[in-house]
Amino acid sequence: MKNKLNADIIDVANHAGVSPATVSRSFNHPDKVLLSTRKRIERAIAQTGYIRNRAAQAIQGKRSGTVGLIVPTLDNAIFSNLIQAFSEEMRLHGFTMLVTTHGYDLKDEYLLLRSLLEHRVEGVALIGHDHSDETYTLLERRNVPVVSMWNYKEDSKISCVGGENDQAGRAIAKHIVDLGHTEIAIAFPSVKENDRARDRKHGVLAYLAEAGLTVPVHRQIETVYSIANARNSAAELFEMQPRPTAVIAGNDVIAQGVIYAAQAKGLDVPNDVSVTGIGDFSGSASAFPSVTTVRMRPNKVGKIAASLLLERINGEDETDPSRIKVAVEVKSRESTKRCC
Amino acid sequence: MKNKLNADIIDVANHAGVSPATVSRSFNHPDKVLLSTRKRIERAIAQTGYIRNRAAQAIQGKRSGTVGLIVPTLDNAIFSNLIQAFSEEMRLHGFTMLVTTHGYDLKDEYLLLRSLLEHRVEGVALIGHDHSDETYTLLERRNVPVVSMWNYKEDSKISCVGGENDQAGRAIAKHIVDLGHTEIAIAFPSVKENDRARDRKHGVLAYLAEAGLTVPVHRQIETVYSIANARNSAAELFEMQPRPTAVIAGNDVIAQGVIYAAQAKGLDVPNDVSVTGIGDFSGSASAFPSVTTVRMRPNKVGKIAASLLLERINGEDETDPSRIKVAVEVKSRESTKRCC
DNA sequence: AATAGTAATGCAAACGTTTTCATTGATGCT
DNA sequence: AGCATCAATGAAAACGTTTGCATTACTATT
Repeated sequence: MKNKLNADIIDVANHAGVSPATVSRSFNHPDKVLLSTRKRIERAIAQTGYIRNRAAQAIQGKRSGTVGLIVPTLDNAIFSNLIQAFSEEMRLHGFTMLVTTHGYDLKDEYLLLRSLLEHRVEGVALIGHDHSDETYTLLERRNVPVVSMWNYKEDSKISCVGGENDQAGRAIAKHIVDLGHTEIAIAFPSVKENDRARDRKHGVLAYLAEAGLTVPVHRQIETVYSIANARNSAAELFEMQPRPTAVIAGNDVIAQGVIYAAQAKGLDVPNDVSVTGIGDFSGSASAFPSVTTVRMRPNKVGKIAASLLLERINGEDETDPSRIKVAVEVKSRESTKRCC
Repeated sequence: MKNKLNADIIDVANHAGVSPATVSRSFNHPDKVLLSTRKRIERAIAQTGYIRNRAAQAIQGKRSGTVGLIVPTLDNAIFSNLIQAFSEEMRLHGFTMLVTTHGYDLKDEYLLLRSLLEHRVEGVALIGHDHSDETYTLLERRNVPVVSMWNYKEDSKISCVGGENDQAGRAIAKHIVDLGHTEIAIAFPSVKENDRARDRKHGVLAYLAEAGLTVPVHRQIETVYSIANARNSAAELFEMQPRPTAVIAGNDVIAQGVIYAAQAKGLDVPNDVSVTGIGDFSGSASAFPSVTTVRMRPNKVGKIAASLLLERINGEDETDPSRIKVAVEVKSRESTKRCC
């Protein structure tokens, strides 16, 4: 009896006294194999230390057992909740996740997509709707199941799950206006190649404009997605005269940075200045002061996105994109207060 | 000319007027193919929209182009920095990363490892040294390149990269003792199946004991890795009499929760109570107050771990584990102050 | 000019599965 | 008893690459 390093399906078959076909079936269609045979096969697997080869399986055309996930970054709280939820749901259904990050570079995103397709992922999840033409073309050409997370868009080319970021922006702006603030500043990331931030920012400014408030350019600061950067960039806001009484941040991470910047200047949040985020990431509710934000339900989005993708993967070539809107809602917390 | 949905290497070969072997070589050993031929092949690839099939490649025995990463969770800042760094380095070398989480359940970890091996990952990265016997056995049996991140261990069975968590614990304890604190509490996660937390806690308590200080059990609280949980659990600490003047937390996330808990009780950090973390995650330096912690250099660890793993993957069956110690260092910041 | 060496390419046999089709034996129906 | 049906299994042909070996056409050496 040969003792190869790594047993293959034939070794298992020999051990169990059946054909390789039967072993294969016992994995993929267990109902088609006699219980007693299955037991023998399982014993043979244990004895030989066999681990099935998904690559060999994938080559048959279908079923690689993997899905791809492309996100801008893993490096902060922004996507953690989302990814964790997505990943758990996928795993429940036997899929393993290939994860890649492009650092907000859409050229890179395209390359990553290609690389995922080389691995024959059965589906792909992306963030938002800003993708290069090549990306969209490739997705369509290969007809690969795909879902976009984190931003709902009525006329999206691909299926999507998320809140309406424009609405989120309007909602938080309304909250601030309703509290009587008029000296308002905003702190957003670059909106280039980032539809979520763009929609939010647009929503905020549009609502404010409708309320008769304009935000002068020097009160619109741009920052990067990190507490450190946000804190640095926000510092200047609190030296302006008149000092803004409210700062609307593009997301909770930036909001946290803004809060720290204010505190470092000896200002009290919310008594001297109100600060809001968007997203409601884990942590925002427990911070002190807890931060007023817009709940975007990352866990729900991740889980639904996974289900949707699974449907596409298993489903009968539905051709139209599904779009699922997750309601957004302002969570009023300690970081905001009626003005003046 | 047949127009299959997805071109294969044969279609490309036909288009380019060469054999499939040559196309394959142009991918894997470009130096063995005439430049002009390569150009023709590239054109054919573009025309056919060919995307090579890694599964078919992987089946040849070597080179799946993937590595596996198994972490407890993606859901908070703990591992984000580490993973991002690891992932970037891997990508630079053409690898795609399969990511899985086990939620601190080592039985689950074993299953995940099996699943990664089914996908024939070329290497595996794990966190720490607490793994089930089955996990260790399987790794050895398959002889798969593996690296453990985040905790240095002199006699580890597998290669590892990380700081000495025991030292980290001692160092931060020394910092607190040197500041004159004697009423000390600690807030750690469960140390079950978690050698990093266990080593840190041990280091802290050992140093304190050597300094003649014992921490009564009611001042040792256990919490979960999240700001919300830490904040909740820590609240009780600030109702004790005498109130602790310093709280040593098991990591920066917990430290942040403790700080919020203190602030919510109207206490000032660091004037009423000093709080320390361990890890120096991104954000800890920019918080307000910035948090005193032990720098564990997650970025460095992730990057080195990736390099080490790549070496193993490409290397000549070195048999002994490599162990790389990353120096730990107390970063004294605003959250700690001389006592009383 | 004959020969050895070399670079570029093709041929065909793997790689480890899955799946279609065929075979066998058992069961139920008339 | 004869026949149709069905469940369980096996045989063999795929799946899309890679690679060792063979072939060809050059180049350099004598």
